[in-house]
Amino acid sequence: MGRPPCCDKVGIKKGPWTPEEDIILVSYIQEHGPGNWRSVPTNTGLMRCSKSCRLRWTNYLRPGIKRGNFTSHEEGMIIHLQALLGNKWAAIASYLPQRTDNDIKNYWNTHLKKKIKKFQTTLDPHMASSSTTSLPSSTTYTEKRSFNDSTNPASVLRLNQTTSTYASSTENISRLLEGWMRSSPKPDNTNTTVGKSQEILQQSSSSSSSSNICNNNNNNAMETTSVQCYQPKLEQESCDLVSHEDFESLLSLDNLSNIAWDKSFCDSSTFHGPQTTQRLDNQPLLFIEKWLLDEATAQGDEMVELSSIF
DNA sequence: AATGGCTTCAACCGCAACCCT
DNA sequence: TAGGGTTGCGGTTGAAGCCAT
Repeated sequence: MGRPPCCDKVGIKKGPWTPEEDIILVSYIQEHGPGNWRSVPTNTGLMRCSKSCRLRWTNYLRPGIKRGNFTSHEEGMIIHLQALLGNKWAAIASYLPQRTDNDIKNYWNTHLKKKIKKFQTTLDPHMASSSTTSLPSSTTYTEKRSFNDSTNPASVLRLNQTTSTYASSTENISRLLEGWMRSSPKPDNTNTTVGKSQEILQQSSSSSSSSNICNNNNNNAMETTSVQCYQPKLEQESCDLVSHEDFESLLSLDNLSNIAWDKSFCDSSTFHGPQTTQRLDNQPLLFIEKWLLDEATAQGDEMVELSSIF
């Protein structure tokens, strides 16, 4: 007979978390650090199972989480990594340290899958039902501009978008807390766990630089540096025509072995992102990324562009 | 204004991998 | 080394919000 699921216990609360629960959880983790989730419900009095606490923390409350719209840069990375790794959302999320695997998975399922399908339909209506990463065997194209090419409007837009919108989870919690305080009687800030949490949150949200809620986590440092992290070492030379064979080769499992962790990839010691050792300006998915970008900015024109390319 | 369909995303579930004794 | 406990992961669900009619 197997062990009963942790969430089957009577009295365990399910469903959306309340601001009060969030505050209690954040406060506890602030004090004890994440981990030992089994003891969290017992020690905090939360009527949640340990798993629910862990998920709430990792997917929502953890510092350094970027919420809101995905930039076209991030979209490109997700598409690219999904093609390489498949639905390994945790692995993909490791390349986008500000995003959770859940967020990426949701974004893929709700946005990118559709976009790619549309892209394939645009390329060839017969392909709509085939795999998301294959291209017609006759397909070739020229992608002369790289991510780092400052003359490339798409690249510039990507970087601008990447650096513009950011709201840390700490800020989110702080905002959420404000709303909650407005709608609730003012608690005694001195003695209660909640009061302590508010103090903590206010401190952390008002400190501009090193507001690390979690002491084993440098995510706030990442906030300022991760923008630079996915700056593939691209060379400015134009790349050649990329054939279908190249494309398939890129996606083959053998190429996964080319992915290596490279400290120099990123100038921050807080994030050592993975990197492909092959030249990224030869990667055909840039074409898809470009198309996605174009699709977002000039919906009506993509058919013309695509037909001119092919 | 009402309502029904669609979309989004936080949260749940179950399984697998890992850890510890 | 086996077995139980814990954590991580990916797929799925369902409530809430949005939008068209």
